[in-house]
Amino acid sequence: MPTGAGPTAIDALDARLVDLLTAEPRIGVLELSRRLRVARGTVQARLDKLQARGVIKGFGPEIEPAALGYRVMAFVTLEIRQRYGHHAVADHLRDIPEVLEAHTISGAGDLLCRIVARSNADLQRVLDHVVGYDGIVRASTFIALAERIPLRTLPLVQAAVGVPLPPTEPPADAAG
Amino acid sequence: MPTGAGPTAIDALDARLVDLLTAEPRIGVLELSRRLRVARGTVQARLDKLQARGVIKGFGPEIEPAALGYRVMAFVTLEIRQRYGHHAVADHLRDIPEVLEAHTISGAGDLLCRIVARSNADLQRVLDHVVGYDGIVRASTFIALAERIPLRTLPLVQAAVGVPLPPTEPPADAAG
DNA sequence: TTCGGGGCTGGTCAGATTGTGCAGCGGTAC
DNA sequence: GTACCGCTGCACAATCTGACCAGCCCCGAA
Repeated sequence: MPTGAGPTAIDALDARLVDLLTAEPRIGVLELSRRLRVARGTVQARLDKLQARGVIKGFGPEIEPAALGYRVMAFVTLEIRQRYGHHAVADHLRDIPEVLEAHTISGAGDLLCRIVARSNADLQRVLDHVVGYDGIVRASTFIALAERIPLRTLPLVQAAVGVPLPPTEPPADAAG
Repeated sequence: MPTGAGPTAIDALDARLVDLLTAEPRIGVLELSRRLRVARGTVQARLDKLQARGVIKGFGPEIEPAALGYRVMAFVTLEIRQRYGHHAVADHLRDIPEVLEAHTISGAGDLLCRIVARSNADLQRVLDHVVGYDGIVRASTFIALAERIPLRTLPLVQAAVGVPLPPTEPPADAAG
């Protein structure tokens, strides 16, 4: 990188790389370099760095719960008994396969999680399972009726081009 | 598949395949077949079908917003003016790169979306942008303080092994 | 019981890709 | 001016891929 002033998150080439890779995930490094009009080594190096920096977490297969029969999705806010702590509750949630993710949040409710179920009836079963833990006081469920914007990050990637990284808590390396 | 009774979502081999692929995304079909102890053609066929059925949506690179400098994540519920309709609001949200996803939901609030920002101060900017649309009456923000369970689907995949697909709305094929 | 279909195996083939190493070039920092 | 870093273009051997094949086994149907 140029200087220690402040490494930018990503540059235009990185963005194009991610962009292309998102559009056609199965395309290889060689093809990538051809389309991007850069040397193959460059693509490989960029990719390695992107992964090393954690910008690209991985290339795991994206599973569609609906295709597995889990056609109902819902968001649930959980109010927990402070005594128990978020950690214990999270452990409980982790044991439920239908809980896809969970976050501690500010404001009303203490935990927000995303769950799926096979049907509305099945949702009840899942919810029973979720709240069937002493540390949880109350649960509010919001059923997802329609997916207006599917999970995406591409626009963000493009917006981040050239923008310097905030020096909040990068690994001890940008020091001297 | 056995009969027309009800195709199961996935079987054990499919699950192992997804499992292994998630653990090591860069591994090829050949290596996959070696580890799974099945013929290469089998792996290729399974993979093709999994993708054809939509179980595997793709292999796109997973981007970590935090690594791009977007260290703050929040969930926002939006109450919208019915006149405008969810569609129009969704269009508005789609134009904001920091909006990672959005769903129409039941219950209080009409839309739930996930947004990211560079900092708390930046979050304000993003929120201003989000609510800066006539169709939105009110927004309630929940900042994600900690990620207790990162987005996952593997447990779900394993739970779905052998379970028959509900005949809700599959393509006209299970008829006879 | 026999037939038909589907899935899996194990093998082959040519073609393409990958990982790796190299030297040269140009821009920037010191 | 010198050193460092990133990109280019090229080469090589090794590997993997997509495609195809015949054979075997199991299950459901007739």
